[in-house]
Amino acid sequence: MRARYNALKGFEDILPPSSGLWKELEDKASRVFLSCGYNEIRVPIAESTDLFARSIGETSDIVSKEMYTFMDKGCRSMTLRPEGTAPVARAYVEHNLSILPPPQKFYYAGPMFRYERPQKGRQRQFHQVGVECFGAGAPEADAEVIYMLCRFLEAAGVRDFRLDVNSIGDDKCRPVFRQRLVEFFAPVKNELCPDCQRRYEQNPLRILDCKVPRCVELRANAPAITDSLCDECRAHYENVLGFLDTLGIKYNKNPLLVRGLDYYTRTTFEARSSLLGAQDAFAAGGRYDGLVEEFGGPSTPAVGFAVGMERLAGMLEGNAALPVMDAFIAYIGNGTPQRALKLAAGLRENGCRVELGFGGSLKSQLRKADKHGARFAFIIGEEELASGMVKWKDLKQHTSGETPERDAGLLLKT
RNA sequence: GUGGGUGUAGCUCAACGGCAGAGCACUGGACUGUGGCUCCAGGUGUUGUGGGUUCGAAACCCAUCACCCACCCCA
Repeated sequence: MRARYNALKGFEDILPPSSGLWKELEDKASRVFLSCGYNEIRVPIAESTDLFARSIGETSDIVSKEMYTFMDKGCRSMTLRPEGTAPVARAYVEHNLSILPPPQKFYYAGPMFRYERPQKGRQRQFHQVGVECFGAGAPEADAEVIYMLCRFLEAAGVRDFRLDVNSIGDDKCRPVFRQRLVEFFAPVKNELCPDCQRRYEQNPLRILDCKVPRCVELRANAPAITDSLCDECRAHYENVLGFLDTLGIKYNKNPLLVRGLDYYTRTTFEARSSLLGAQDAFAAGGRYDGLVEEFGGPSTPAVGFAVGMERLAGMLEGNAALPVMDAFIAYIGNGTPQRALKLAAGLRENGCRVELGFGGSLKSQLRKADKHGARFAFIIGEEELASGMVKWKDLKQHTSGETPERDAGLLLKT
């Protein structure tokens, strides 16, 4: 049998038991975020193309080649969101949330879209949960956001990861650093890989995270951005690091960590794991103090992060399991389906997970009961129909007996 | 967009150019109304698709599609 249709390239179904793991992760995320004063925001999955082009950066790969952009019937150019920060910032400005007492803190979860070649840990439709905090410029806010990420990862059961932190400065000091980098690489420009020669022109900071061995050698003595920070940015960075120490959060200072989105300022951070493939960063974020203003709002500092759900779930796949049923009802004979349905309804309304046999021999139904991991199996046949009793089997303790049907629920409480 | 790899049963994978198979899973039975363990039986296949070479192709060649991995970039 050949399926007539397949999911689109890079778009995938999330089936049980994996979907159960996802649900659990999303629940844990919202619990942690709510505890820190973040409330859920739901924003559209499409925005005007311009919103992303302006915020992420016209020259970034995301904008220049990875966006799902199309014209609607009114000839408006719209784009399926490639990330969550820009839409949330847009909503913040559009609804004048800056008049509310700062900070305003939001979390979101949902699909993002980038037109890329799929590979391990990368789909065209992928999912993120993220947080955005507006109106807090203090380094405590950076620390709180990183703390939340760590709390969430801990709750999710992620152990094997590494947290990199860096500061990429602001409008004042980053251009200075950029110039220093250009000067540093100028003499060896021709030895850089072709990609880095392009980066040299477009975004020299990206040379810092090239993987080509020769480029790694060439940058060995390159200036570090953290040595070029202005006084304000340096103080901010040192405070953030100090607060992370206070919170007992372990991190690596990584001066090579540069992020691909134009709107980042000062703090950037990234969590990666060796459990993943080449795309090993499963969460990342940073400060973006200029974005709200860019969207026409008042100058508003902001900081946030996003977690890639596919990558996170990929690290935890072993934890995915179907939930175990509390009881299984096997029935056979005329008139027994009605009795089974009623018994199931009663138990379910008491909060039990109950599965029905749905026909077949008694043996096959009990086999199913076992496969569902049910502790109890109830058996209703024509004898029980006449007597008003149900037979029960404790499938774990290998005991069995008979009980009036209305007392079946009591067994499950033991 | 670039490079490499793989397409055979629901899943994991075998089969030198010579009858398409195994394990797991599934269903039934042994035990006619009682799970797990054991044994027996069942069988789903246009070998991704289209062409070519050949007496003969799952295998070789070409094309195409899909998926995987990696690069670029990113979560």
